[in-house]
Amino acid sequence: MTATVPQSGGRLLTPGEVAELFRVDPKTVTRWAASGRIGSIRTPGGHRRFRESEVNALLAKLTSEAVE
Amino acid sequence: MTATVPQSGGRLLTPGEVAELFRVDPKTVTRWAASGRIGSIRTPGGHRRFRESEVNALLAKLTSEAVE
DNA sequence: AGTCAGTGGGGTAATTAGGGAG
DNA sequence: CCTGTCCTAATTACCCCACTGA
Repeated sequence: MTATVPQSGGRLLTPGEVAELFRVDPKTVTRWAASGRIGSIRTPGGHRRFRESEVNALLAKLTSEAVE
Repeated sequence: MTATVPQSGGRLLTPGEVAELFRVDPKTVTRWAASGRIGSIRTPGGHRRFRESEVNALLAKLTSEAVE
């Protein structure tokens, strides 16, 4: 239930994690972030982190299941 | 809890891989997805990814029909 | 202190999407 | 009705090296 957890509840995923979810290359996930297709958070060092909830929602939205 | 977990563990296949599995042209696989004959997941860029389990099931179904 | 996997950035090749015609 | 091939444009994958994160 959307406990309105600002960020403490939103787990952060690495580019590699997101890449495996979409079956793409980690670099591709980076391009999505650079293109603004997916929100990203940068670490002080410059590495990107993605919200599991956002990735999950995006994955669900782009998923079309065939009715069997 | 936590909404729906799309599919954790379901590997995704590229159009080319599915095409080789069925021994058809990748374009044909695309048509199957467009016709709703097979479920598909789209990347933010528009490329399709197919579930290995679904492809496998469809492949098995066709195989059983071939016995007749 | 150091190692090691992963990531970022740039550039190039391969794959894919879409429509059209056979 | 379904499939394989043509085209162009867009997206994705793999190469390099330097840096971050644990």
